[in-house]
Amino acid sequence: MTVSRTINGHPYVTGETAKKVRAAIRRLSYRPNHAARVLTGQLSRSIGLIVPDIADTFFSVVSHAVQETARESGYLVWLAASDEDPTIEAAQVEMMTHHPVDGILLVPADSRNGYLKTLASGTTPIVTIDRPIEIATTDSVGVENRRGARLAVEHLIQHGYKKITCIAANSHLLTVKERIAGYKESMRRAKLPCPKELRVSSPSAAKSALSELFGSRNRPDALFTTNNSSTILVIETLQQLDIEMGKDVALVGFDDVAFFTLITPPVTAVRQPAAQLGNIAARLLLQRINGEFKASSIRTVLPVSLTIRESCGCKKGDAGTSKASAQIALALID
Amino acid sequence: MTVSRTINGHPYVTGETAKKVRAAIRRLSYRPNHAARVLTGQLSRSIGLIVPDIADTFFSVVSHAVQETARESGYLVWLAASDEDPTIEAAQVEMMTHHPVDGILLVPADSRNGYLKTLASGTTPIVTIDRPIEIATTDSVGVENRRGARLAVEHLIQHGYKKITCIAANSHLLTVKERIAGYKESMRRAKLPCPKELRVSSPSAAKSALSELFGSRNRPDALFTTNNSSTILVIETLQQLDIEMGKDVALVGFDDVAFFTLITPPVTAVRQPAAQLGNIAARLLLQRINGEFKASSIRTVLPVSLTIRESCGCKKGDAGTSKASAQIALALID
DNA sequence: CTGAAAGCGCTTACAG
DNA sequence: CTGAAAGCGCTTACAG
Repeated sequence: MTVSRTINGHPYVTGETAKKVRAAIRRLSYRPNHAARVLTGQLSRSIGLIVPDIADTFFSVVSHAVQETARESGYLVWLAASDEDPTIEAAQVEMMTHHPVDGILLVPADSRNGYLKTLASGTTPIVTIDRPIEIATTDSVGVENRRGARLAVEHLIQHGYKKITCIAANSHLLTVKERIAGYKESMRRAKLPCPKELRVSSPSAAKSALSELFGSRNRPDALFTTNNSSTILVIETLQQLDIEMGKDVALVGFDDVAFFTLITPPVTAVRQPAAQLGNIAARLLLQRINGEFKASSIRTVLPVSLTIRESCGCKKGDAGTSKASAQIALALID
Repeated sequence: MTVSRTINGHPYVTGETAKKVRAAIRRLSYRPNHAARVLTGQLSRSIGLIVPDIADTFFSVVSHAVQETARESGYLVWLAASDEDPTIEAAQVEMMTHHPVDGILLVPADSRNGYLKTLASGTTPIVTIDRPIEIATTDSVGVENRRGARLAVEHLIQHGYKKITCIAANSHLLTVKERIAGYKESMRRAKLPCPKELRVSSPSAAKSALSELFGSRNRPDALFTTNNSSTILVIETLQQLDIEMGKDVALVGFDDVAFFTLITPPVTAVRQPAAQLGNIAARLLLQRINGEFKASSIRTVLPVSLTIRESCGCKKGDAGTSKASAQIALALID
């Protein structure tokens, strides 16, 4: 039919004919069958998004942003959660790939898992969010992990704290490792003793680890937690152990969460631009899909900033936000 | 090909042939083209989920649960956010419908919007979550709004509070209206004065409304907030106005949020089974898709419970959770 | 039990 | 500028 041409804005259609066609379309409330279109090799106008946990404060914000910019381009998004399990993740990728999707946005559960190699060398465009793939090269969007950690730790050092312990959950993640590295770097520069990071996984593990730590003679005067879940876990545990945050021990966390303002004392944290991360990653993927880039891999690193509240020892009104320089490192890698 | 038959487990295939086919499938790592399947009238094995805001603590938990039970059945889910805008919602529904999806899970932005009538009478199965459609009948899964509100308000009354104000955001929503009705019912039964609910929309509106309320001679001694966003907004505002929650004024909220334990004092709230809501709704939709129900509309109402912490005036250890009776009202409506 | 044919609803060259 | 033909990759009857 000429219908196809009209719908797809083909140049060779008389205004007259086009008008008739459009009228008929309206009258019959005709909608093109998407599946048929895809079958002829058209784009599916859909992308996949796989995150570890949709209910996580950070990833839910990222997901919302991704959905928003996809919608603006007329794209629909498949959302899946891996529960930090590479097997589930791979299965979801497989399903999406064959549904099919035009591209996938991925927060890998394990950035060294073998299946990622196959994925990255496949034909479906991939953009990683937050955690880059370590064993292959793809487009990626992340944040300044190391610099954020240094921002946090150096702020604690300026307060005069000398026994700063680093606490980590999911310490196998590259992002967390980089934050730990940033912590170490700052401690060494300040010539401060740099104990190994404390790993907490479950609430019960956290409770025994922290109660031991605070019972020892190396009791810390400040804590740096490396992601939102470890920050929340530590705050919870400190309450249970009757250790008063901001008074008995200072705390700065990596990843700022909306409700940190509601806690007593309000929590100082490194702010990541979560929504922006989602927006930029989605836009990048869409551009890839449309073949707008020739360059092989684009690695985008977004700046972070320290949001100073009171858990670090500052008092209300002491300072505002120490906005980190808004430099965006955008490097092309071959 | 015989391939199709083998894959779809058709009875008439020799074990011999089937084995060969499967070997070939493995060797070529063949995957059936989903679009082609759909084109021949098969199910798409996908459902849509539209919520107002993916980043909301309540909806993100619901979304995670939906995704999980869909995955267990080999289904993929489209996730979209309406931003509480019926126009966006209708557009997303339209896209999903034609993609196509086998069914849609919906939290309507406006449960009286005209387009819902068309939707409900269409061929795509619909299950609403949390907010039933008011102008048409579909399957729905929700919670005991009125009873939850009474649980909250009666607890405050037992504490001896007499001037209890109800605070609402999004008061056009049926769920919120029912909670307000529950509040009124409890107040009337206790022969307490029952002021009109206070509506808060933005932080600034909340600030002026609350500062006026607490400056008046009808200053309340307790507050009942009708959803998580109004609870959070009120807590924030009270802090700004230097009104101490739990001391200057008691507070019980509808919808419990994980971080309420971290606030000082910890917040007492009506707990909704968010994850269960998502699981049950997804399962119901999948059953509908598979034609497992003949009955016209299934309305599921899940029980809520009061999680008692300290913002209501209780002290640590005063009481545990007053589990509401676990009765599930499951009614068939014609 | 297995193959050949027709068709799902579109799009992409190819003729007029 | 517009129509007829062929094909995308599957599945569903229909013959063998």
